[in-house]
Formats: sequence, C-alpha cells, structure tokens
Amino acid sequence: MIETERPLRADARRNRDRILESAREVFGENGAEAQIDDVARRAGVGVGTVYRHFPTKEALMSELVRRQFRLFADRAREAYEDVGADDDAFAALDGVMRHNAETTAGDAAVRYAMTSGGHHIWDQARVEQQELLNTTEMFLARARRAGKVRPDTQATDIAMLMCGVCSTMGTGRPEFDWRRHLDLAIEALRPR
Amino acid sequence: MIETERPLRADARRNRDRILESAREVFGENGAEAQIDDVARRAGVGVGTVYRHFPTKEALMSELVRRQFRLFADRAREAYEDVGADDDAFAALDGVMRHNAETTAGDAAVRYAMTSGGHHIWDQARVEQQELLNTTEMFLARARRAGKVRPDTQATDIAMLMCGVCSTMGTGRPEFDWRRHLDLAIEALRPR
DNA sequence: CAATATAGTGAACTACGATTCCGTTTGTCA
DNA sequence: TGACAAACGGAATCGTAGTTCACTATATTG
Repeated sequence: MIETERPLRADARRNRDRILESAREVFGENGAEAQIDDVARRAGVGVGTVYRHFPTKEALMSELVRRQFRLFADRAREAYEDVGADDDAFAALDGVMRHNAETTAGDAAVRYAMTSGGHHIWDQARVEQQELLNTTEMFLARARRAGKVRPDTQATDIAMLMCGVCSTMGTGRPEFDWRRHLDLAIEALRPR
Repeated sequence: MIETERPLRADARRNRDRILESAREVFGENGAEAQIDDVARRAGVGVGTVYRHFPTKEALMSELVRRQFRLFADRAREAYEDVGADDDAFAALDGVMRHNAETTAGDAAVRYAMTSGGHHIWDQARVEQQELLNTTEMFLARARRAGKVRPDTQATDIAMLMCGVCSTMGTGRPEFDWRRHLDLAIEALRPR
C-alpha cells in the first residue's frame, strides 16, 4: 500500500537541494526570524518555488532539523560500532558529543528547534532523535560497565545537557563560551 | 544635574504595577509571543495605557527582567552575608542557585531574555547582572579557599550553566527535567 | 518533435500584532 | 470646587512577512 512516488524532475531536485542549502545559510545568519524571501533569493529561485517544495516555513525548518539529526544519529552509530573495549566507550561518546556540538554551532535552525519551543519542528525529527537516544544509551551501558560514568546517567540527561550547550551558542554573549560549557557538562557525567 | 522626576499620580502608579504583574503572568503563560493586548486586558487597562508606561513591548519585557535580576542579586548578597565559614560558601551558593532557578521556572519573560537572543532586553539589566556576578565571584573565592569548587571556576561559568538550565525549563519536553539539569550542573563545579 | 504533466515565478493578498492618536476622564492642588 | 495637567481608552493605522494563485516555462516521454 506504499505509494511509490515518481522521482522529481531533474530541475526540481536541483532546486530543492539549493533551497535547503540556502535556508541553512540564511537561518544560520539571521536566526529563525529570517525570511522566506531571503531564502528564495539566495537560492536563485522564486518564493513560489520554495512553497512548492515546503508548504510552510516551519516545514522547511523541520526538514533542516531532521537532516541534522539524521547526521547526528548516523555519526553516533558509526562511532559506536568502532568502540573496542568498554573502557573506550565514554571517550568515544565524548568525541561524538563534541563533534555534534561543533556542527550545531554553525546551524541556527537546529539550535532554534532545540531551545526555543518549536514543538512541531522538534517532533518532525522524532525518529532520528530516538535513534540517537538509543545509541547514546548503548554507549552509556558500556561506559557504566567500565565505571567511567555516573551510574545514574540517562540518555536524556545527555540530550538535555546538549540542549543547554546549544542555548549558550545562540546568546551572542562573548563571555559565554560553549566549548567551556560542554567541558563542564561532560565533567558532570564522570563518576565521583 | 539629575532630573528629579515628579512622583507618578496615584492611579498611574497603581496601573504601572498592575501592568507589570499582568505582563509577568501573560508572558509566563504564552512566552514572548504573548500580545500586549492581552497584557492590557488582564490588567484591566487599555493598550494605550500600557504604551504610556512602556514605550515598546521590549521595554516592558526589559523591566520585568531587570526586576528579576534585582531580586537575584539581592538574594545572592543576603545569602553571602550570612555565610559563616569558607566551608559553607559552596553550599550557600548552591542554595542561591536553586532558589533563583525555582523563581525563573515560573517566569518565561526572563527565560526568554536569558536564552533567545534578546540582546537589548538582556543589556537593560546590566547593572543587576554585574552585581550578581560580583557576588558570585565572592562566593567562589571563599569556596575555592575551602577546596569545595574546581579551582578554575569563574562566575561566568555559573551564569552560563544557569542559562542552560533555564533553556531546559522552556522546552516543554516532559522528559527534560530542569532540576536534574541543575543537579548535574552543580556537580560539574565540584573539584575532582 | 509534439504533447503534457510538472515545475517555476513573483506580484498581490492576508493576517496579525505592535504602535499611534486624539477625544475623554480623573487626580491634584490652590 | 474649579482649573488643568496627567493619565486613560481603544478604534484605527501601519508595517511586516507568510502564503496564494494565475500565468509562463520546461523536462520528460513516446
């Protein structure tokens, strides 16, 4: 019963990609209050074309967020598969967190979804988030076994802390250094 | 050269207070996208009256934020004055952080200023923030002396972590528990 | 190379919400 | 109590930005 979609026309596919790329840039520069018209202009496309691909502004942002979480989930899984001994699990998770934070630092659309309400946008990436949480939990299980994390650490703790770090990225206050925030957050996970 | 303002007329003072109170409620319920009309209605006052007291929506939010930080700074100073031995400084700071977080949890206007850009709003409370930072630094100095904090902890670290905790409050995601976040943040400050 | 479904365009439309403005009301003070 | 400055009210204004739509352009396919 799955409706097999016919493939997009070549120009349509090209434009869709351009729009997403431009949207990432524009939202990255101006935050969520950036305008669709700007996205269209940057993509070299009319507004109508943007709306053909994404019925609302929210849908466009959702897709950006979904892709980003797809990336996060994939990276986490790959890193997990490379973990040798339980002893290395925590260090690997640490690496994933830093890598993903670094990516998010350049992407205001995701930050917006992570920090400023935006329920709908957040929900759209449910699957990807769950996958990321699951992988995180697997990391934690192994790290716990090796005694490298506080035994009560949950995957949602990590998610929550990461959201906190992301909120620091968006403040624009130079005395707030998100890398420092991340260091402290990771420190909080270590067993006493 | 200081312009001595004549005191507000009695009804004006009353209305000003009502408006601030209503604004706190309305922003608390609907976030920053709450409307001035709602604030006016709740205060039992016309929109014009709101605008007489606060020239823009931003000015109204700024005043809410300023008052809140005034409260935070005062509380911190009082608590500081009550600290007996250096040994107790960290526990006292812990208490202040929890108390202030609890207050912020019911005040979306402040959360908005702390997490979502809003530079102007944030700047308006500069004095109060600086006072809070100074007191925090005094707490830290004593706690450091007693060996109860990581020696590299800065007052801005605390501010940044608190902003992170506040961002958790606003997500509306039930699996995110800001008290847990705060616990972890405080944990991060302890010396290894 | 038609025929045609798909896709693109951007001016115009809309909704929404901040802000203004001026006629009316009220507190204050002599 | 009368005069008047201060304050109030709320309908009307204005700007902004998301969204639509009628028309045109073009990729695909036989």
